Amino acid sequence: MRKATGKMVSTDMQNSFTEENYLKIIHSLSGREGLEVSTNALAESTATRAASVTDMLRKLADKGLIHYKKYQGVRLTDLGEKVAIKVIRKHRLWEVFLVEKLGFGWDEVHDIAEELEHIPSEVLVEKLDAFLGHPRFDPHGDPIPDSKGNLTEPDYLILTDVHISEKVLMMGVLDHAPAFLQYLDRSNITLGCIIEVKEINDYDKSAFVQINGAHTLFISLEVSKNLLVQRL
Amino acid sequence: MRKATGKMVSTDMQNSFTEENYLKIIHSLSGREGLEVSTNALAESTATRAASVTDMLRKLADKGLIHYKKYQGVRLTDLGEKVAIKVIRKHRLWEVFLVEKLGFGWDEVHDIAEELEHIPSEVLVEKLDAFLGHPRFDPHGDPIPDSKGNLTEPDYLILTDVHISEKVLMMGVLDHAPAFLQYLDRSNITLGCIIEVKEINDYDKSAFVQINGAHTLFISLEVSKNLLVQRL
DNA sequence: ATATATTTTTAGGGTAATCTAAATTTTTTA
DNA sequence: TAAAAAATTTAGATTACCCTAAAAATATAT
Ligand SMILES: [Mn+2]
Ligand SMILES: [Mn+2]
Ligand SMILES: [Mn+2]
Ligand SMILES: [Mn+2]
Repeated sequence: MRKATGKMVSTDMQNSFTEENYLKIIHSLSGREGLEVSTNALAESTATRAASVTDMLRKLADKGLIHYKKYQGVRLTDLGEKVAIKVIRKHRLWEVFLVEKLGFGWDEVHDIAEELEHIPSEVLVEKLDAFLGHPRFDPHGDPIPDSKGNLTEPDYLILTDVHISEKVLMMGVLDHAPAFLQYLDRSNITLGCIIEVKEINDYDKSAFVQINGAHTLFISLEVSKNLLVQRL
Repeated sequence: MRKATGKMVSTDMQNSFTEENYLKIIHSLSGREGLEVSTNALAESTATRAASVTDMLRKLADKGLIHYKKYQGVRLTDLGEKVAIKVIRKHRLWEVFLVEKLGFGWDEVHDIAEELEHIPSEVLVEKLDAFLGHPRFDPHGDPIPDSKGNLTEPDYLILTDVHISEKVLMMGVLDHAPAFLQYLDRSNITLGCIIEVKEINDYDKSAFVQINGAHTLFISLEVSKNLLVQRL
């Protein structure tokens, strides 16, 4: 438990790695609608205990980064949102760098980007962005916020929403776990490939799909639920 | 003041940013001959107080990274040397990346590399090295250790050792301060340029030099002392 | 509408890295 | 070589982040 400290609200003070990770996680858990995020959800995502989360929430609130009323969950303030989006921008740009320039697989880059995202320097981010050719999406299909902090989530479908004989474009993944991404690699399911749903098993919702009009395979509901797609 | 803890010696445990910075500084201050480094010298270089240095030295000694006997100064162990060289390798490779790929000036990259050098991941370093074409020297002319940890310092001359009418190749700088590097930029003194010493003022050792057989300028002893060169 | 279960916060600590002030050791000077 | 100066270490705190256990608040179920 920590004491309260003075309030301060400033655009460009230093936030620690830990604070930045919290902000990013709050952003992600509160979703498009900016719902309240619970202490327990944060404890789970940060792999810490609820008591530690409470301490950190107090600190983030003192810094003006989150709205926090005891027992009521938290939301990002405008300032907190801005900081979170900056970190997300850095994370995704570094992932593009790692995959496009260094030749990493999309299953290998998350942990490294998790560190690189905290390197401070506005000019570094902007030069990296230019070097990469201002990419709009990261290797997992996630949108990259622009330099002004605009982040527009495209509204993709989930493969489970696609009907039989429809053809869709593979646009992204919901699960970023290496094991899942490696499974997709082995199945030749890559960003931009065309997926045609041939059959859906009524019993377990597993599906028979064709990739790029070529090879076919069965995928489980669990897989379908994690594929973001778009109608052609 | 901190308590002593158990000893452990292992090749690939995690060292903190702070520990890595200490090792790098000890390496640099102890020079080619591996001389003992004093507590005060470290306090100066790390911008901390001597008491803080003593605490850290104890920790580094416990981890088997330095040889430390109270009041006697410190030297790196073989393990500490290995870790220090890995950090130096990362620092210099990232500097090459920042200058060659992102278009930073050689005066702008030090602080950013100071952060990037602590990103863990052997494979990242090796892929970065390959992407950069296995550079041998960083933007300041400092040699980059190879992937096995071999670091060979070329034995350059300092411009003060060069006699009148000798022509030398500019190979590196001793001072890395942005102000000095910017001065060199303005004077068109770049890595690889040819410097011919035309005159040396006996009184203050300032010199009249010609760059690339073209323009001439006066440089102070302070500048000469910080230029590493090589006879043609 | 209670009683029970769940969630969240508070209390009290721990470690890493820092600090100031005071003690101790080594070096320098007279 | 003893006194003074300088360097170094120890003592005792502080801050950031994290922990367990206990208390308090909220949500759920009878
Ligand atoms: Mn992170
Ligand atoms: Mn991603
Ligand atoms: Mn550093
Ligand atoms: Mn350098």
